[in-house]
Amino acid sequence: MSSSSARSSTGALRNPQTHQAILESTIEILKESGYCGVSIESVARRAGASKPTIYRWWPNKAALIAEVYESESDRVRQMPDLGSLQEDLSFLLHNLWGAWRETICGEAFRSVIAEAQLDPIMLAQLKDEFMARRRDMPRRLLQNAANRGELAEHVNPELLLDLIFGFCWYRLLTEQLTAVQDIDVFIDMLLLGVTARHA
Amino acid sequence: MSSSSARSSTGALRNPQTHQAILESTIEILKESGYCGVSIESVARRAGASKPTIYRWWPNKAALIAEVYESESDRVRQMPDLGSLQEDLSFLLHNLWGAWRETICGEAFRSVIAEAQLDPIMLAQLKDEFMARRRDMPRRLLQNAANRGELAEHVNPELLLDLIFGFCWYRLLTEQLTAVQDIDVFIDMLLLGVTARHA
Amino acid sequence: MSSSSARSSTGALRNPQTHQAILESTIEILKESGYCGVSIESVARRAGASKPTIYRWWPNKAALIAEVYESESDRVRQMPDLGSLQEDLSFLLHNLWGAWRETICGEAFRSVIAEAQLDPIMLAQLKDEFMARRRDMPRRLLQNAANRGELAEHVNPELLLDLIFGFCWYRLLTEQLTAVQDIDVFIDMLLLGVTARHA
Amino acid sequence: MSSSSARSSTGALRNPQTHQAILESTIEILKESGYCGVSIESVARRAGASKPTIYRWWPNKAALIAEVYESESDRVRQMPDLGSLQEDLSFLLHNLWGAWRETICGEAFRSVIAEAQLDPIMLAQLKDEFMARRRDMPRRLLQNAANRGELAEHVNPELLLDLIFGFCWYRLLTEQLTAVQDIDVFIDMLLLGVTARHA
DNA sequence: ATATAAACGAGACGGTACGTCGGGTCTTTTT
DNA sequence: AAAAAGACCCGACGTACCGTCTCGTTTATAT
Repeated sequence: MSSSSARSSTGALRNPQTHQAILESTIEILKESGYCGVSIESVARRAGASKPTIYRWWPNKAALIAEVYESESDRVRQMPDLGSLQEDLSFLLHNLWGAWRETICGEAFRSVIAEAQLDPIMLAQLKDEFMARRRDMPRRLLQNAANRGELAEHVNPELLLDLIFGFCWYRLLTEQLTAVQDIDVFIDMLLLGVTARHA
Repeated sequence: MSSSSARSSTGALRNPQTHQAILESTIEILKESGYCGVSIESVARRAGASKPTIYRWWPNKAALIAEVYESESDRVRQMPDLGSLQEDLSFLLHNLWGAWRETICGEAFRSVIAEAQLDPIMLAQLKDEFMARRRDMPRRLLQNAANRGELAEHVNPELLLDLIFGFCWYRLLTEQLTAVQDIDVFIDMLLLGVTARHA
Repeated sequence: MSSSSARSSTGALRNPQTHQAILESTIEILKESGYCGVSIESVARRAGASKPTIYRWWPNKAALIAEVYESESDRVRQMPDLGSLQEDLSFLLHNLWGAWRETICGEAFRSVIAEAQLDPIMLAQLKDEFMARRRDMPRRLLQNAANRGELAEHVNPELLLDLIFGFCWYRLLTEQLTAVQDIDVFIDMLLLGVTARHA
Repeated sequence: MSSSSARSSTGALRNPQTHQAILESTIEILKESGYCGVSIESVARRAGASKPTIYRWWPNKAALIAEVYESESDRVRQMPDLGSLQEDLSFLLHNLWGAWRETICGEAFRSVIAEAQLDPIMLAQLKDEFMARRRDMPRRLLQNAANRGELAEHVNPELLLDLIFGFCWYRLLTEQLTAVQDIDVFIDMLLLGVTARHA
């Protein structure tokens, strides 16, 4: 995925066109037929590549789709800093849901989650690499809020991240990302709590 | 079809032992090898049944696993009524996580979710049948709380259910159901909100 | 290969059309492209069969080709009885060479021999089944000659069979089956010996 | 295979160590795993050479194995002259079978024959180069016998060579080279004929 | 000395085929 | 009529080699 700067030895270089063609074919198939249309064979066929070439660079289907996610998810990486947790979270989730809906990232992420249910090793990768990286930015966002004194004492930031991601995953996995107005209601409930306060 | 309503023919009835053997084999395989070990072939092999027999009664693997879930999830169906939303939710989630951890239900549910990512029809079943049924009881629980005046005005109950299920799904799908102490921290955050209140 | 008279159990019968199509496709490919064009894939492709179906009935390529040989080699099975070893041998070899040249049997047999050089198990099958069966008839021919008192005392019949088959194999494997006049010169040398006798 | 004496242009010379390492690796693999273990890849791997280097010097696997045969078959080249065809043939065949059994030559020759069944070009090489060279010495042996008046008039020397080689090939290809006592029985049958003579 | 050219390792690559697994559907026999 | 047993086509799996190509290094002439 990332190329090391120093070549360890001689030999032909990886063909970037093939690399690109494989990624693009995966995206096209995901768009046309969804995850269940993606097989190493179908990707190879469409990319004009050979199966061994794909297996040389990606250990399995999940790794291929994960790289597709990485390559298409630039938009989700920018960290908002709008002055309040409420605004930051709102920006973040609108942005994330939008990317999931409008690019192939949503389909790709669903695939990665599904695949991780089949194989413990992929689940470990999902948790320890994929999600670990993706929790960083929201975590800093919570940290900023904490620094501003916005967070209550009983808040456990990691648990709060689970809560936020859980809601998003649930909507992604049940194909309910279009009701964007729910985002702000969700944030209200989250920030204010669901219990009535009788002054 | 063309014959009268009274059974006149000598045909064999559905063999309940076969039915049971298929469910039990599915459970055993789920326990031993997890979801990826479950295939119609492997179930048929272990149950001593034939593939067509399985296909006659279950349209696909997900339906088979869903029935396994139903048959093993009695424990999760009891509705608590402990007098407060906090206590009811705590009981509910401890109970649910326990069942997911200690019976095959957790594995089965993960499978159903994963399978639903492959096929839109199964996703529809998951949402409209499986989840619809499972949201009923928690919904009544929220209703009770509302009747007691416990819920804030800005609360959207369906969204709140999504939030609760989202958190549970996230923990299930990332195999983090053992940290049961998180349940009550989660409920605290949920009920009180995460925003600091400066009296 | 041979159908047993009594069915052992229930279930669909083997589809004779598929069986036939596979054999015929093998023959066609052998004719068009020779042994190196025959692969399980190419046979399956042309026969409109699936690879698993072929593997269900034949353990490997050699077994498939061996059955082709069996099914096409009726002509070689008739045992001559013309009254003298010289005439019987002449008939036998002309017949054999003709079948090898004019049907697909020659190509098939070459393939079986080549394949047996790759795998000890196939070599054992070639010796213990394939050749064992094919040596029977010539052996009886020698027996007849012996009964007529035609054979010298120092003759070892099995060794003599090796000698005859060796000559034929050599010509087959080096594609020299057209010089049929050599057959009778060979038989003369065999019967009379190559040593000059000075009266 | 042979290096021309005059260099045509500049450039590094062929590395004799690499050449040797390739041959030796081929021999080792032939010994350990037989012909089916020999692939250009496996030879390159073991020799620490690259595939293009092998392809630069040998057009195909058969040529490589044929060179192995040449390099290991010195022993079979000496021509006996013991005064009688019977003794000469006996020496020749004992020597040949011994070399085939005790060195890698037998395995190598089987491989060359098998390979020639796959490709007409290799078959032509086998006949026109490989075998042509190997028939020379036995042919002179027969010539000597003829000069001594040992051969009957009806003998066709080339056919007689086919007969002798055929017997040896048959035994080689069916792994029956250990019964060396058969050699002299074979020669007796060959010289005296198999027909009984009633004085 | 310095181009020039070949040999060579390393290895990427498109292919073809391997032998296997599982998905669904169909036919045949048994109960 | 239902069940059981298999045969069957289909598609995909992950791997092994094939033979060709590019790349960068080394080594031996030829200027």
